[in-house]
Formats: sequence, structure tokens, C-alpha cells
Amino acid sequence: MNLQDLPKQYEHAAAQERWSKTWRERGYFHAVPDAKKQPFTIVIPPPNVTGALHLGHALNNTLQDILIRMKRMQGFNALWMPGTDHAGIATQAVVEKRLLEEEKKTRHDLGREKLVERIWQWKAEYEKRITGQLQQMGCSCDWERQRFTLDDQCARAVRQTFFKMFQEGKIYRGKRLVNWDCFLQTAVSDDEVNQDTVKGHFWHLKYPVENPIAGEPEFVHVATTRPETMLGDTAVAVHPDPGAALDEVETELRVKLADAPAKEKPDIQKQLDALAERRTTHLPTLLKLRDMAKAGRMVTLPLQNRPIPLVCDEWAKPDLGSGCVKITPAHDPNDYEVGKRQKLPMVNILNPDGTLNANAGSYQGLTMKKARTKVVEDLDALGLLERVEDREIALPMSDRSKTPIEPYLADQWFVKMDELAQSAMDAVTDGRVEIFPNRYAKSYLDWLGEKRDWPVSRQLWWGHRIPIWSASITHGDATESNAIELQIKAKSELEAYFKFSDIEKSEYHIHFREYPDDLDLMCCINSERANQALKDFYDFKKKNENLEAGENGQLKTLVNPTGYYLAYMNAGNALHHIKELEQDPDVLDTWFSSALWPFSTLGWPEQTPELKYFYPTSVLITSRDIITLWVARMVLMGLFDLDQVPFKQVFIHPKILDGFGETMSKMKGNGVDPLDVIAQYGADSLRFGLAYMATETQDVRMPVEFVCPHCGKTMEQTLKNRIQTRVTCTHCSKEFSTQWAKTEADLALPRGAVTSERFSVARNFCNKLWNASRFTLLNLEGYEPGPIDESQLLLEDRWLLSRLNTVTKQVTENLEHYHFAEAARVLYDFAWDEFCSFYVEMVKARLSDPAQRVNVQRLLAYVLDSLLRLLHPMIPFVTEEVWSLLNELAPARGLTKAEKPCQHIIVAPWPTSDARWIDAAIEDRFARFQSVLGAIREIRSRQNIAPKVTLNFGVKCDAALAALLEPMTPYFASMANANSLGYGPNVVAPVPAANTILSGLEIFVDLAGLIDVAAEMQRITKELEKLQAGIKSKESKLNNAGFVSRAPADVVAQEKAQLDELKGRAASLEGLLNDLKKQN
RNA sequence: GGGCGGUUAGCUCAGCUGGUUAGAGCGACUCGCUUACACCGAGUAGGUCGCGGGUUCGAAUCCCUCACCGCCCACCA
Repeated sequence: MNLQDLPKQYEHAAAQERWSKTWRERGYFHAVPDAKKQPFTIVIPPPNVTGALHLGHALNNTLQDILIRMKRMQGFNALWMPGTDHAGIATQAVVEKRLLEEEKKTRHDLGREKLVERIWQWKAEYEKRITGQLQQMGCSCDWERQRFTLDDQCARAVRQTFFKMFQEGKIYRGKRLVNWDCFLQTAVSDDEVNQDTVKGHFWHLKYPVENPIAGEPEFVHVATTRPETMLGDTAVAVHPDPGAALDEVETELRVKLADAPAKEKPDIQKQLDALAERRTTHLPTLLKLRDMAKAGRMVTLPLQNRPIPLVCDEWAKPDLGSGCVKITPAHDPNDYEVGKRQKLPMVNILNPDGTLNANAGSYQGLTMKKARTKVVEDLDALGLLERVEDREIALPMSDRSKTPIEPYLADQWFVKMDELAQSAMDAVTDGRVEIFPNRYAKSYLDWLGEKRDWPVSRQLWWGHRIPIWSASITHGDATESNAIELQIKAKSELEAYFKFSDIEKSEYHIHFREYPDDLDLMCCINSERANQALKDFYDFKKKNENLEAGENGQLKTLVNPTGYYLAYMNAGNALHHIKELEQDPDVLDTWFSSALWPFSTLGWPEQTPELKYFYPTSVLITSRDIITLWVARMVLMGLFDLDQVPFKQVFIHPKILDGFGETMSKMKGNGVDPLDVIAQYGADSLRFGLAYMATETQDVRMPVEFVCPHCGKTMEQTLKNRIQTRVTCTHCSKEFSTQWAKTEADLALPRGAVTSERFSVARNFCNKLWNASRFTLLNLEGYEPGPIDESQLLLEDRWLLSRLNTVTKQVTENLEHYHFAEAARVLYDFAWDEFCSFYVEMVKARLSDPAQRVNVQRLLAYVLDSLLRLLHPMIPFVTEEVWSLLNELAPARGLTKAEKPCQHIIVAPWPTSDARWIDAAIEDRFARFQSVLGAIREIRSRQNIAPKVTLNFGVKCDAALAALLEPMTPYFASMANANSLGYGPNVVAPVPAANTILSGLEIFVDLAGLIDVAAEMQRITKELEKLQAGIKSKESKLNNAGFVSRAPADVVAQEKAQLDELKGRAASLEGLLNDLKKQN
């Protein structure tokens, strides 16, 4: 190797490729259980296969890799389990959307199998891309163990969990009002719904009272933001005791008025006045309506001409609107509750696709939107529309399809959350799981505290199919009295079938469906074999509907006289009452499988060696938006399935926002692809930059910019240009395309990358390290391995070792406490300001001194070695690159004895801090040297003296300081081009001179023939003013009896010392000023 | 409506448990190609620490009020 060929700039691309390959070939990322080592495990938050990774992922994974790499170096058996998430609804939505856009087809045009096939293709493409991105970032995941939440192993875990829950009654099926996404035609959970505020209307309607009696109101007034739902109304409610309800509201308002700040009082008073008015305007009518409701009176539902009851329910607030409220139990969450309480019929007027069904009468077939217009028109024509009010309303929107959500009554599967949620809360309250920063524990506990049942079924095709088969039992023979008997019979017949098919009892669980009017049983399947058996049975029946009789040992079906299927199985001569055996078409919520991720990836439910060794995992690193959705559910599932928490600690890292404070996303065009950053800055810079930003704050801002593919220069991304398909470079005036490019003309242009200049700090740092390494390497010629001779160590050597050991301690502690930014900062400052700016400069001359050279080389090699190791987890590529070069030139190195280092730094031991070397006195002495050097440089710069002019300086100080500074004279010469006039109490400043006064030191620079006397006098005068102000403030502080008596003695003493110092400085400056005046 | 975070130099951010004259990087400005590095070196200028109170001998730091920005959760016809 020719060292002269080392480039002056670190070339990241080649190094990245070389070391990625080597690491993987050597199997450094692969972890196998080993009883001799301690495990350290992280499971990756599996990225969605919806799309490529963005910077948020880059941050998330960088932090994980930093920890994994450090732990690996610390001797842990470090496993980082990689994988991706099928992301059910999100992925299906993306593929369906594309299908519609590109082929104008819906999923129904394709069919279940074809669509799922398409999604698998999509998954293959993006999983590959994601994996590639992670690998390019240097993530040291155990790629041999990569999993996917929808693969067979995860499917087993899902089935087992569902089965266990089903057996224990933690899973149930029930009709519930769910959030219906009409585009995707599936229920979505509350977490997938966003409330948008939109401009809407408030429609005031009136429903005629049936057979009104004189003195009674003829109409009931109601108001709604969704008039079309009136078609499904089944009641109008009025409060059972409107007077009392008003009293209550009034009392509340009065309490509020008493406590409210003056500013809010008028407003509350207004509300009180309105309330009082209501007692005369509304209350009498409400009381009448209440009595009518009690008497069982009805109103006519207009347009449907259906009588619906007036009911008493507390949901109707007498202080709001007309005081009456229409009740649509099947299409409004609150009304649903009223409907249940009042035992009202639930009229569903909606088809799954968002159009109205037969229950909507003549409005059947219309979309909700069109129905709204028509209903309003028709009501108006009938004179039943009183008025329309403009109003801002909250509109629930599906997060996945970005279409409005309709509340919809449907059969869904639920997980009972009471006990599960409690177990997960306990795990955090009693510290089995720790959350950092701790404030996030609150949102975790608050959310779980609601203990709301978890709707887990999705009417999708992409996901884990619910392992339930429902069997309707023939109704032909059923009567109320023999229903149970029939169920039991059917159950035993199904059991016989399973026995016949060699299915074990542990592979299925049969449960009677608890519907009074249905004779159903549900069979939960816990093996692929059992599933297959039922599938065969089902297919067989479908194909052989009209088969006559069964052969021995064969399964046959025929149609009985009442028209129901009967299945015979002659093996046991059992008569099957089972009709329409079908697997549940729904799939599970994607979070169901993600919740099992920490152990499904390790092989559970099999008791694999991996599971035993690596579970529970050590830490989970994720972002705050999925604390509830994912973290909480993993904890409860871990406890449910294994009775052990899935991880001991959780670290929540900040979220990356763009320069406008907005979250990054493809939709906005401000998303940054880590690969773009890697291309421009290198993977190490990406990683270091991200670590540098990972403070404890909630968000970090990252202004985003385009990189012109023509000239390579960057230009700021604006709200305007980030959505354009093509952008003109402000530097070279050439055009380039953006992610939005669709037309051929746009696509023909080269694409501009999107990055952020915030990575340039890290890029510069990597380059600095590279060059410091280059310097070291270039000076290792003739290196002789051996221990360092301590007797030869100079002040700067001891200082560097002291600093190195302090830094080692700080970095280790910071990383172990997830203070990534602080660790990065400590290393940055040490490497740049101390190692490069001071040590390397000071060592230059010594390297050409044969007497010192050997020892200095050893020390230099040793310190670089340690620094590289400390930096390796953050910037793995450049450190590995330098390490390999260092190994060639200094094949054995060390402080007390020279040892052969590991071939690759990735498996080198993590440095430990040795307190023996940490020496505050040395660091203090070095700081004195630094300040004198700084003072000389500052005077030079201040006086505008060319660097080539050699200065003469003197330092007036006490004898101890003088003894300390004297040996540093050569460094003042080499680092500030300044010769010493002497050190000590008797040094006399020449005239003219410039000076700088620091604590206990006065530095003079002889400026004969160099100085601008007037300017210097002016500066000194200004400085003196500042000093006088400081003196005054200190004096007044010390004259304050309170301060002197109450502040701790050392603080008072310190203030006194400072005052004396300031006075001393002022006196010196005054003297200097007088000298200069004489000169002038 | 409830909760959480933020507001410090032109920009992006440090500043943990209160105690020198509030720091860094970028940008600006002045010098400089000095035997690793111009993705560099030496230096300078920029701040009433969002507003107003309070606690304290002492507040960027602790407490309260308010304002603005952001996020999460809930949601009244």
C-alpha cells in the first residue's frame, strides 16, 4: 500500500461496499445462543412494506445499530432481529389505489386470490428495497433471521395466540358500530381514524307528531349535521327530566363562573342567561314531549313514513338545540348506546360500499353524499326543513384511504382488554418495563387505562385470516327445545370428523355461538392441518351437493327433503347437521401480528433455543406515535403468551420534521430517502448526523433541499417547489425532475435528490477524522511495537490520556442511557478540538526527534485505536477502513503492552476507562497553556499582524504558573509563531504592547512597530468600561447582607476572588493605557 | 375539551439536579494554501434566554399566568 495514495477526502462509497461485504461474509451479524455469553437483543420495529424507508426510519435504525454495535464490542452476544411488517390495511390500500389508477380496476374485478398475489409482488419489491436501504446504512442486523409478519412462522404464533384467547373467552364476536371505510370496505380501528374539521351545516328538521292532541306540539324539532341518516332513525329522544337537567347545567355554570378569570366571565354569564331563557322558551314543550314519550306516543319519520317512538333518554340534552335528538342507532356511536338502552330496532341503511340499501326506501342505490342532497330537498319540499346553519364540523376520515368514515353496524371480532390492559399497565408501573424518556409512560398508561375492547377483524384480503370456521346447523329439525341438543350433536359430529382426519384435540376448539336466534358453532383452528381438513370438507360439500349416499369411510353429502345439506360420514355412521361450513373471510388487524413480533421472530410457540436465550429482549427503540398501538400491545401479548415482558426498556426517539415544522411524508414531497443522503454525504455522515440530533426533545427540524443532478449544488426546498414535477436549478439554470414526475418529458430529465444540509456537519467530521488518521498513518513509518514508556510522557501526552479516559467513560455512559446526541457531541469535541487541534499539532515536531519518535508513534497509534473504537458504532465504515490501515502499519499496539488487535474493528473490544489516567490537575495545567496560546493568537488577529511576523510575548504570572508555562515555549512558537520574552512575576511589559488578562495571568505582546496605538487605546477603554460594570455588580452583590449571610461560604468566597481578579485586571489595563498614552 | 412538548445568536440546536461575563455548528465578517485536512486553520461580530408575575442572597434553569408553534387523545345532535 502506498500511503501517499490515500485520498485527501474520505471516499465513502468504496469503503461502504467493501466493509458491508466483509462483515456479512464473516458472519459478524449472526448471533447464536451461547451460554458463555450474555445476550443482548433488539427486535427491529418492522418497517411497513407499504413503501421505502425515509429519514425517520433511518434515525430509528441508526440508534439501534449504535447500541447493537457497542454491545457487541462489549462482549455481549448481540442479536438484532430484522424484518418487515405486512401492514395489512395500509399495503392493501396502496396496491388497490394503484390498481384503480393504472388499470381502472377494483379489487373485486381481480378477486381475492389475484389481489393477494399482487400484494405479495409489491411486498417482494419493497421488502427488497427496504432491506437494501438498511444494509446500505450499515445496519448490523442478523439477516439470516429476517422475518415477515405474514410468513409461516409468524402465522403459527398468530394462530396460537388467537386460539388461546378464544379458548379463554378473551375473543368474542359481536355486532358493534364500527368505523367503516367505504372505499376499502372494511372496519378500521379508532386509531386509524383522524378527525378533520371541515365546513359543514347544521340542518334543523321537524318530524310530525302522530295523531296530535290539542295543546300538544304538532312537530318535534331535531337538528343534525348528517341529514341523510334520518332514513335510519328509529326514535326521537327527549330528556326524562328536562327541568332537573337544566338545573344541573346551571349549577355547573355557576361554579365555573365563580372560578373563572374575569376575562371569561361575560361569556359564562351569557350562557347562564341563555339557559334562563330556555326555561321559558323550551322547557314547557320538553315537559310535554316527555309526558308524550312516557305515554308511548309516536312521531312519523318523514320520507320513510314510518312511525317511530318518542323515548326518554338522558342523551337528549335540554340545554342544546331543540332539546330533542333524533336517534339513528345503526349509524351513530352515541345513538347506538341509546338504541341499546331503549331496546330500539337498529336500521342499517348502508351497503358496505357506501351506497344506501333497501332500508333507505326510495333512496336505495344513492351514495351518502347524493342522498344527503336529495333528503334535504325532499324535506324542504314537504316544509319539514326549518333552517340550515353554517357550522364547522368534525368529520372522521380514514387514515388509510383518506375518505370519510361511516359509522356502521357490523359483526366484528373483539379482544377483551380489561385483564390484558391491566397486566400491561402493571408491567410499567412496577418497573418491569422502563420507558425513556419517562414522560411517555403517561400516554401509555392513559391509553391502556381506557381498557377499551380491541376490534381485531378487518374486512380485507391481505393479512392473517381469522382462524375460525363457522358452521350453521341445519334449521330444518330445529325447535327451541332441541336447539342445545342439536348444537351438542353437531359438535360431537365435527369432533368425529376431526378424529377421522387424525386431527388432535389440541388443534381445534369448538364454541357455541351465543346468538339466541342462530344455531351456530364456531371452530377455532390451531394448525394448518385442521384448517386443511375443514377446507377439504367444505370444498367437498360444495362440489358434491347432490351426492346420494356415503361409502364406507367416505364423506358424502346430499340434500335432504327440507332443502338443507346433510353430510354423512359413514366411518362412525354419524349424521352431520352441519350446514354451510365456512372460514371467516376477515383478516386480523395488522397490529395483532406485530404485537407478537418480539417472540414470534424467535420461533414461539416452539420453545426454540433462540427463544429461551434471547427473550425477553433488551430494549425496544421506536418513535412516539406507536407507543399505544404497538408498544402497549406487545407488552400485553408478551405477558399473555409467555408470562414475561417482551423487553426491559423502551427508548422513544424524536421525530424528524422538515424546515417548516411539518412531518415528512411522500404525500407532501418533503420526504428524504436515506439513500439520497448516503449518495451525497455517505452512510457514516447520515448516521452521525442523526445520532447528533437524537436529543431528548420531541421533534427535530431538518430543512430539506434539492440537490441538482447537473451541478451538484443544493437549493432550498420551498412549500411551492416541493410539489412541482420539475424544478429549475438556481445555480446552473438547468431543469431536473422530482418525485412527482409522471409525464415522459419530466421523467426524461435527471432526478434531483432530496437531502438536508444538516448532514454536512457530520460529513465534515468524518473527513476530519479521516485526515487525522491519515496524518497518523503517514507518520507511522518505522513503527516498533512495544509498551509506552511512561517516564517519557509529557504534559500533552498525559493530558490527552486523561481526556481520552474521561471521554471513554462519558461516551459509554451516555450510550447506555440512550443519550445519543450527547455521546456524539463528546466524541466530536474530543476528536476535533482536542485530538486534532491540539495533540496532532503538538506532536508534529516530536515526530522528527529520533529520541521521542518511537514513543510518540506508539501513543498516537494507541489513541487513534481507542478513538476509532469509540466512534465505530456511530460511523462504522470509516472507522473500519482506518482500522484496517492501522493494522498494517501498527500490527501490535497498546498502552501498557502492545497486543495484536482484532482483524476487524466491528468485533474489537469496547474501550474501558481507566481512572488512573484521569487527572484534573493535568487538565487544568493544559487549560492554562491553551488560554495563553489563545490570547496570543487573539492579539495577533486583533492587531491585524500577518502570520509570518514573529511576535514576542511575555506572561506575567506567579512562579508556579511560570514553571508550568516555560516548557511549552516551543509550542507557542510553532502554534502561534511567537517567541517568549519570559514568564514570571517580574516580567515587564514592553511599550507599546497589547495585553490580555486572564485569571492569574497577564499576557503581553511586544508591538513595537506593529501596533495601531489609537485603536488599541480605544479597545482598552471599551474593555475597561465592561470591567467597571462587572466590578460594580460584584460589589453590590457582596455588599448585599442577604447574599453574604445566606449564600454558601464557598460561593461568597468565589465572588470575592472574582471581584479581586476584575480589579486586578482593571488596574493592569489602566497601567497599559497610561503607557500607551505616553507613546501617543 | 384533556394531556405532552417547544419557544435561547440570521439558521439548526446544546445548556441535566438554580451559582463566573449563556455555548456549539452553519451562515456573515477579517486574516491565512503554516510539512493530515479549504469538507481546512486562526480570529471577530451577533442573544433583555417568548411575555408577565412569583420563590430565592442569586433564575435560561424551579413555580404560576398568558401568547404563539407542534404533537397525542377525546368529542355534544
